[in-house]
Amino acid sequence: MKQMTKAEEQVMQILWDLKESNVRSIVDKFDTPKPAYTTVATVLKVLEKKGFVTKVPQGKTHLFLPQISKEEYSGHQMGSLLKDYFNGSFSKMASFFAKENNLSVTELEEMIEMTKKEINKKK
Amino acid sequence: MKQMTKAEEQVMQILWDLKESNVRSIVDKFDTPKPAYTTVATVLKVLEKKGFVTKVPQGKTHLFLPQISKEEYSGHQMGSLLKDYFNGSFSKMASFFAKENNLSVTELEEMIEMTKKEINKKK
DNA sequence: TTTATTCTACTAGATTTGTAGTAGATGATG
DNA sequence: CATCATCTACTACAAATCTAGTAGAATAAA
Repeated sequence: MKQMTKAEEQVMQILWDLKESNVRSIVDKFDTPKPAYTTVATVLKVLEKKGFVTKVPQGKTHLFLPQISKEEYSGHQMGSLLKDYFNGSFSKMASFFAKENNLSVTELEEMIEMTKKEINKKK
Repeated sequence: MKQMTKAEEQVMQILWDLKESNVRSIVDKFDTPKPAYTTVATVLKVLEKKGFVTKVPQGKTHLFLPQISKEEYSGHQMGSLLKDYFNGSFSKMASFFAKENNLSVTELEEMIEMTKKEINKKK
């Protein structure tokens, strides 16, 4: 799958947040210094060419819609990270994370409880 | 921290693997079609400018050394992924992973056992 | 020591990324 | 209607990325 660049990802994050949007509202969501309207429009055009968004006419303007969900994209991102840095092993990644954050087994267990709840919630 | 591009990351993965290397051996590690010797040399120069590798003279050639460990870099990568896509919550990421891979709670528990072992091993 | 090999430094060109300006269309306001 | 605001499409241009060629130095082989 094509990658998003940093600039594209920023715009995309805002669009995911808004669910759908025209150019103007995306610009408004940026912290100052806000990029130029045309800058955001250009980035959206690239995202469109890459297949990450579509637009539909809406009155005098266009409404942009994500063509890929944040979940799907993050899944891919996580997949590459896993593959390239943890031999595809999630437990390697988890233990790395635990070590990195100085988590004890107890803390890990607590986190795991939360995770189980999340899983059940989502089922 | 500066990001590596895809090409840079590929070279870096090989260098991490070899611990240290001259240009030639890195080229050799590539699957065919292997990139040109000069291509790899150019990428290494960029990595050097970005501070990810250093080189020391070695006979008629140079030996390149990683200046950042794979662990450190993957920690950063994981950090951005976590921040940008999982609200900084590792358990969100874990449950996402579990769901994505259709893991049951039992399977998750098995994985967790492995993780605990890893943690103890590393202490 | 001539010749072939191999390496580095430098250069280069095509493509992508990042950022934005301008022109012209369309719609809103007085 | 005349003017103002806003939007899209098109263009632009610098910087980064990706890939590799060439020249000349250093070394090895014959």
